[in-house]
Amino acid sequence: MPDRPFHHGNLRAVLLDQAEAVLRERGLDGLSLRELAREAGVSHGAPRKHFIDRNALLDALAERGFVRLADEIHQAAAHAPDHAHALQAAGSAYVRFAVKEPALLDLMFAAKVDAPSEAVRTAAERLFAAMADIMSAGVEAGVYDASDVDRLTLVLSATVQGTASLIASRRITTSQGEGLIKDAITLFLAGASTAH
Amino acid sequence: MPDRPFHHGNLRAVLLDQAEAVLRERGLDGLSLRELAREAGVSHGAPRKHFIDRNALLDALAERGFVRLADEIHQAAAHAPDHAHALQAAGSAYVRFAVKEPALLDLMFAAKVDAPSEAVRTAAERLFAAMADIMSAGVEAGVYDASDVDRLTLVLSATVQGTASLIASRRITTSQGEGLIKDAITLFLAGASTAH
DNA sequence: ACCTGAACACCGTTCAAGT
DNA sequence: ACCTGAACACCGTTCAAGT
Repeated sequence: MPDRPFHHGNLRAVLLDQAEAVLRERGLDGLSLRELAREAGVSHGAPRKHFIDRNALLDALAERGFVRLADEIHQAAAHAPDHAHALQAAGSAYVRFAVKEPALLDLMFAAKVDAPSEAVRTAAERLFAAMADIMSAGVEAGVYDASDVDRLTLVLSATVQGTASLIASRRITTSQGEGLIKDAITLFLAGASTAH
Repeated sequence: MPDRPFHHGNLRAVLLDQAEAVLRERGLDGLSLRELAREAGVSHGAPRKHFIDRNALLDALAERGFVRLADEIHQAAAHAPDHAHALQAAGSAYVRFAVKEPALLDLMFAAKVDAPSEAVRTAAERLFAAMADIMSAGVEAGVYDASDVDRLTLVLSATVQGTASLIASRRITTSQGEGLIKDAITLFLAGASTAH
């Protein structure tokens, strides 16, 4: 097989992986389609077959980000001995994501002018569903009233996202963020549990 | 006086006002220094005397955003009859800001590669101080222990910022956001007050 | 002290043409 | 079906020159 086949075959995935790395190292401003193409060894017009424009690439990045974060939260909560620990583990996982991928998180919650695409919306719902699953387990464990769980899930989601946003934007340090998420979830449990 | 004096005299303020409007109507991607210069009736090199580069303009916008949001929160809380209402009013003001200025809020909490500038940091602290003032009043009213207030202020800040982030990114609707902030603050009070 | 205007290097996007 | 490469319009940034 030739060194550089006409059909790259893998271009879409390569572009996304490289874009994620650039995002991590140089932020959104450092992300250029032409540079990604150069580094992938294709012409600057080639990405167009996979991403109609720069925004479509960014959407795909956000989408992957949501799926990954949802998975990490799911994993973190799965190994916890009880609901309180599951919440803390989920919060910690969210914070870790913000620390490691601030620019990606920023992209996932970017204020776009247009309505979010279907694909991004679906991926974002997966993150919300991961939080909802943990909360449902809390209901089954008798921690919350079933009638409160939807609103409580939203409050929890806002709290963790706010903590992550403060970290990603460097308004607080990583270490402050770790303390904050712990306090926030402890307080959430204190306020939300039926048993107080 | 001539129609277009050599010294614009007002260029910095004009650029900032126009930039804020563009941000509101067309988002960050629609914001170009050259276009701002054109609309201000100056050459494309003129803004450089006031903003060394595009990022300096964005920093100035974020700075003004923080000052304005801090003021609006301060005002909102000032007219409340008690601490609980002050918290709710502050939360509502934050949500209103996110609804009216999603792109500006996004800019204020953007994940930049470089550390935030001194000016932006100071302005951001003003927002945090506005929240801290409200919480201090709660301590004086006997709602919280004085030893908890710093950590509680951080939790509150994260909660409102998370709600605002979900709204600005269109992950939830404005109406969901209004319900959420009410629930979140009610739950915050339930979990944080010493009297439960 | 502030603004002009040419120059430079770099983009995103489009599209006819190639394989 | 996928990629090339020229073309276009637009940037941000720099800087000598003007007032």
